[in-house]
Amino acid sequence: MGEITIHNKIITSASNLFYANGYNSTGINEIISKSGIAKATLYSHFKSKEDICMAYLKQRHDSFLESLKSYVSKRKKGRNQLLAIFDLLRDMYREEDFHGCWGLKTLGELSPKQKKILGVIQKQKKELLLYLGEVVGDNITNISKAETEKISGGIYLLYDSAITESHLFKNDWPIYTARSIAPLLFANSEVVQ
Amino acid sequence: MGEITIHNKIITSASNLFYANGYNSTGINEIISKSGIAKATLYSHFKSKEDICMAYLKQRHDSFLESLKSYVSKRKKGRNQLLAIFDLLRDMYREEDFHGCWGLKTLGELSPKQKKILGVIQKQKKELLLYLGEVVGDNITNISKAETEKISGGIYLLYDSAITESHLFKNDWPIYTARSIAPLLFANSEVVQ
DNA sequence: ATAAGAAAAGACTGGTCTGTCTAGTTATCC
DNA sequence: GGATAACTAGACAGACCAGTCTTTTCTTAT
Repeated sequence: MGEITIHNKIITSASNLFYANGYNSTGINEIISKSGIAKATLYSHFKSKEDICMAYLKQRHDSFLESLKSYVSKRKKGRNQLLAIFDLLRDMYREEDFHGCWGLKTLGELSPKQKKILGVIQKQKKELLLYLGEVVGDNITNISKAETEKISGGIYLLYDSAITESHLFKNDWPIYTARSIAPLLFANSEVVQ
Repeated sequence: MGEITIHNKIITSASNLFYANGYNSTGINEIISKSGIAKATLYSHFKSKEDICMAYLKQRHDSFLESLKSYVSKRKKGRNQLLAIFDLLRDMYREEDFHGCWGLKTLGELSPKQKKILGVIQKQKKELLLYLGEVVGDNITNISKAETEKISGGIYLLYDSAITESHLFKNDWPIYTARSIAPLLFANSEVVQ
């Protein structure tokens, strides 16, 4: 865990480049020069640029979801846990290398042929949606499946636009607006105290 | 107006290609072959690919805003006008060549250097936000500036995530969810009858 | 010490990219 | 009819692309 393997070095360098400059604009040569490795070494660890992209997406998503779970678990039950995702986003926005959502950024670059990468992004977003559903279930009592989906879907939509728009405008108003709107979703629900 | 000039042919071809396959994945040669023109002709109308991109964004945005204004004006005052943007989005989604938001799609491809295109996207999104503010002002009475901004900002965020997520999932649930959430924004306001 | 494996360095293939330039063709207007 | 402008076709430059391969160097385990 956390070892500095060549594998990790490649993913880290590629991740920074893809996230900052875009997938199509980043060349293999940039990745190897930033990793300080030879080209043949890279291709002995990954069979294609597409594979590196999927590893990049997975790494970002896994670490995001881990952070989110930690943010949720560190908060009091109820409203605070339901809004934890916006606290995380606010802190992500404050990082100097914030460039919005890695998944949606990559989605914009895909041509309809690149089904594999699309599948990865869809899977990750569904995973987030599912987790938000759990958080809603844990923090709101006596709630139907339809209501759960509406609330978690709403938080999801607000989060995804907040991350994209704060990046677009280079301003955090979308995060605060989204966070202030989210409670309307469960205003008439039995939020756990 | 609406003449079939070479200028328009270039924008139309480029627009379809950029929107479907992405900006970086679309080559000049593809654009000229789809336009049925020679390369020198293209470069006598546009000085660079970046310029074509900006014309593409402008054309999509202008036509979107025109449609939106028409959708709003054709609806009864009040709730229907406030939600008109989601009706438009639903109809856009049903078009066979729907690929989400042209602006956000392009945003994902930009490296931090491409300030000009970023500026165009920011300007367009601000224009949409401003127009939504007008619609809110026209349809809700006795409302403060802060409340107007919260409601129009909320509709804006819901619209932008709905367009992106419906494209990502190839499903219209985000549009209906966003539309069903939006009224919560003005539940306690004086909506014009 | 030696054998085996991993990695470095970078040449190379075959292709793509944007943008320029030259030539020849067509259309238009006086 | 002759001039002017707009267009076509495609060669070309110079750079970059992903991915393969060879050769040399280094590390490590027995």
